[in-house]
Order: sequence, then structure tokens, then C-alpha cells
Amino acid sequence: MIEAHLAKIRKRDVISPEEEAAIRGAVSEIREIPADKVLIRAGQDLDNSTMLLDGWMARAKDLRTGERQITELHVPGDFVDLHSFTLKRLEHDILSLTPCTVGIVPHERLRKITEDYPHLTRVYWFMTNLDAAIHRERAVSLGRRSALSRTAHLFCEMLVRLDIIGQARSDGYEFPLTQQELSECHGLTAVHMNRTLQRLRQLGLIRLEDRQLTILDLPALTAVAEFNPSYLYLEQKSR
Amino acid sequence: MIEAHLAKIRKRDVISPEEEAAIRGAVSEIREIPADKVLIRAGQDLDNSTMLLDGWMARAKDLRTGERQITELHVPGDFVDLHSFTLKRLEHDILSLTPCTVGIVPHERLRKITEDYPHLTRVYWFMTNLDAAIHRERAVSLGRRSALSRTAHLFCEMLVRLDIIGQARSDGYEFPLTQQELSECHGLTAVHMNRTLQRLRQLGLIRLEDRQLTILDLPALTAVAEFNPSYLYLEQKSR
DNA sequence: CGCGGTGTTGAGACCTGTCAAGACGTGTGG
DNA sequence: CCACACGTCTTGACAGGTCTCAACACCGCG
Repeated sequence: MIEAHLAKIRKRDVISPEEEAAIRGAVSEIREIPADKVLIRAGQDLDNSTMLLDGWMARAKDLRTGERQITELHVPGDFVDLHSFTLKRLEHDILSLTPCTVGIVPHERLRKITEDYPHLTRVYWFMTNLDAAIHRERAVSLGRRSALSRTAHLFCEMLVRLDIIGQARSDGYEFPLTQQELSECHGLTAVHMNRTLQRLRQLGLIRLEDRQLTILDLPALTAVAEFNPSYLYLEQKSR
Repeated sequence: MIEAHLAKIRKRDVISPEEEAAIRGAVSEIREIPADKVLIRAGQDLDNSTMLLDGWMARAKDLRTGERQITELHVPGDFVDLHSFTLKRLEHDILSLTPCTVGIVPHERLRKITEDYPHLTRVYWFMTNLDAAIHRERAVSLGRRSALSRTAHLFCEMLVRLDIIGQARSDGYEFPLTQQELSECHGLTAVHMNRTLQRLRQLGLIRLEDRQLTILDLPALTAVAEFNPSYLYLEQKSR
């Protein structure tokens, strides 16, 4: 399922057959990960990166109090820790939310790409900058949007991101997070997360049951979220 | 004052004389910017990046309500919109908080660097990943830390960042933001920002008057903030 | 001298958190 | 097959943090 990864790239740029071959050749190994496993711990020295091929993962930072902030969600096609290539270690954990399939990409092969494929290097640099753009939008949510708006916003974002890789229905998608995990994305308590979801249901915007999210009124959801996808850089340009 | 930029890099990696020359050669022009000016607007097509040489700048996103979220603060030595090199446009504004001096770096010259200097490319890729790490820590602040802790955290972070470029005293630094701007960093109202600062003063942790921040009790401030600088990647490593 | 930006204070409202308890479904061991 | 533990979702009552609205002091500047 490296196709999801290629689809994500092709939404933003054109890559040559040689570049595609270089990407495919960068994966040294495929691995299966069970759900709810911390794959990478903050502080660990790293010499490979992880391409998510199937399932959902997350980046999370722990506080002393035991609370946790999920800083990003990952779906198939995402290079979950591409940034570890230059950072050499991460300051957050990487964990699986569902059973996952991942491709291991040794940093040495990424380094080779930076030596031999300047354009592909820029494409991957772009990808980490896209992650950062998503971070910034999350900061807006956490800082300025209400619990309701914040939640609506995430649902809108994931619709776009899943659509790119062909994993969205026209009216929704599979959303595997528990309310506890969702609350950790949004800086809320699980109790308030529950009440916020009920409010979204009450307003007729969504249905969420058995891990299936159905969006009943996308325009209204978009409006509540003040969602504008420009931060996802959906245009194909030479990077 | 490109020395600040070099100091910031040298804190994280070693660069060769040729690389330093390439960096210096990348700046095509020096410009003065007055305070409180929006230098770059969201959505604009960009073909150069901006190296901050003197003064403070910020990245900010506006909401329809007129509210604003500042997603990052920039001090001398920061490449404020290096990410525009691969993004081609930004989804946020870049604005000056004080009068600033900036160096203009045409994207064409950055592109040349990616063709000719793979290591330097990785260094700059690292720098944008460092920005993203700061974003993530900000998400933790916005999502999980109290107003008090959040504020303390920013003061701790800026102490480290300013110290790297030689702009911190042992007991503080010049902090030019108004309380309004500070509140926009922290997702608070200006009124509550004011009360939070008073509380920090009351606790004997800081003094803040005439744009001068004095840290009276760094260990206590660090503790209140749960500040751990590991996300700033202060180690010198080959990237 | 008046004005706008900045910092400060008070009172009350509202959003979100805390604590506690219970319902429900699933898996597991006796 | 049942009893039980556990995770997840839900609900209620109350507390607390932050927001809103309003007013005022101070200061630099035109």
C-alpha cells in the first residue's frame, strides 16, 4: 500500500519514474504493529524512519501529570517520523492507534536521496513542512476554537486527508479513535469530549458509532469548524 | 548580524567554510522593516525567504472573528519563512513586532544549495523541523498547560533561544511583546493575560516592566512551566 | 491638550474540569 | 456456561478557570 504515499505526493507535485523507483527502493522492510503500541519513544537515537502503509498512528507528548497531548494523527501514506532523519531523535512518542503496517526506511537511504535526487529531497522537505502547517492549524484550534469547533475541524481535515488516499466515502470515513484519544488531540477531558460529540450529533452534523463517522451536513460542519483547507497545500506544484 | 544565524546553526551542527560562504552568498539584499507591519500575507506567491537579522517577528493566523493566533515568535538568526521555499506560499501572515532588519534570500539560491550542498540542505531541513518541534511544544502548552504554566514556558523557551545568539542576560532579556500580543500567543484574552502576569510577579518568579523581562527565580519558573529544553535540539550533531 | 495604545481592576457569566457513578459490550478464567 | 474484570461511553452535580463587558489610569505623541 505504498500507493497511498505516492498519491499523497502526487497531489502536491509530479515525480518522475526514477524518483518513484527511489522511493520504492528506500523501504528496506515491512513490519506489522499491534494496536496501542509505542513504536518510538522520545529521546531514542534513531537511524530509520517509518512510512505508515496501513492503520492509524499518532504523535504524542506526555506531561508529568500523566496527561497526554496528541500533536498529530497519521493515516496511510504518511511518513510518520520523516523528521527524525534530520533530528536524529524525536522529542515525542510515536504510537499505533490501530493495528498497523509500516515500511522501514533507513536514514542512510534518505541520505542517499539527498545526495542524488535534489528534487525528491525538496518534495520530502515539503512533506515535513506540510506537517508543520498542520501543527499550526492545530495551534489555532487549541488556542482559539471552542471544543465544538475544534472537533468539527479535525473531522473536516481528516475527510480531506483520507480522500486523497481513497479511504473516505462521500459521506464519511472510518474513525478509529476512542473518545479518550480524541480528547487528547483536543486538549479536553474525556467527559467534555463526550458532551461535545453529543452536541455535534444533536445539531445533526455527524453520526459516530462503531468507529464509523458519518458526516450528515458537511457545509454546516465546515462552517462550525471555520475549516479552510488551504493549509493542506492541495495544489500540484514543482517543489 | 548574520552571526546570530550562524550561531544558531553551529549550536546544532558543524558547517564548513564553503557552506558558510554559501549561506552568506544566499542573501541578496538587506532590508529595514518598521514595527507592526505585515511583511508577508497568507496566500501570496513567494519567491524568496526572509532571514531575520535584528528585531522580533511573528507568524500569525487570523480567524473570521478578528481574533488572531500567533503560532511562532522569531528572534534574530531565525529564518522566518524558510518553509516558503518548498511551500511556495504560506497559510499564515509574517509580521514584525519591533523594527526589524532582514536579509532577503531568493528561492533560486536556496534551490542552488539543494543542488550543490546536500549537507547544508539537510541543515536547513533540520531547521524547519526544529520549527515544527517548537510548534508541537506549543500545542502541549495550548492543550494541556494552564495560563500560568504556558506563560512561564514561553519565557523559559525564549531565554534559551536568546542565549544561543547572545541576546540574553543571565537574569533575563528584552521582551518587546505587548500583553495583547502575548495573549495571542497563548490563546488567552488580554485581560486574563494581564492577570496571569501579575500572578507570576506575585509568586516572585519574574519582573516585567518597560519591555524588560527579569527572571527572579529560574528554577521555580522552570518547574511551573514543566520546561524541558530537549525539544530545542541543543546538541551538535551531523545532520 | 486630546487621543490612542497599553496596562489594570471588578463583577458576573460561561465554558470546561473534577469527581463520582452507572450502563453496556467484550473477553477471560473458573 | 457463568461470573467477573475491564475498557468505553454516558450522565449528574458542582467547582474552577477563563471570558466578557465595562471602566479607569497612565503615557507618549501629534
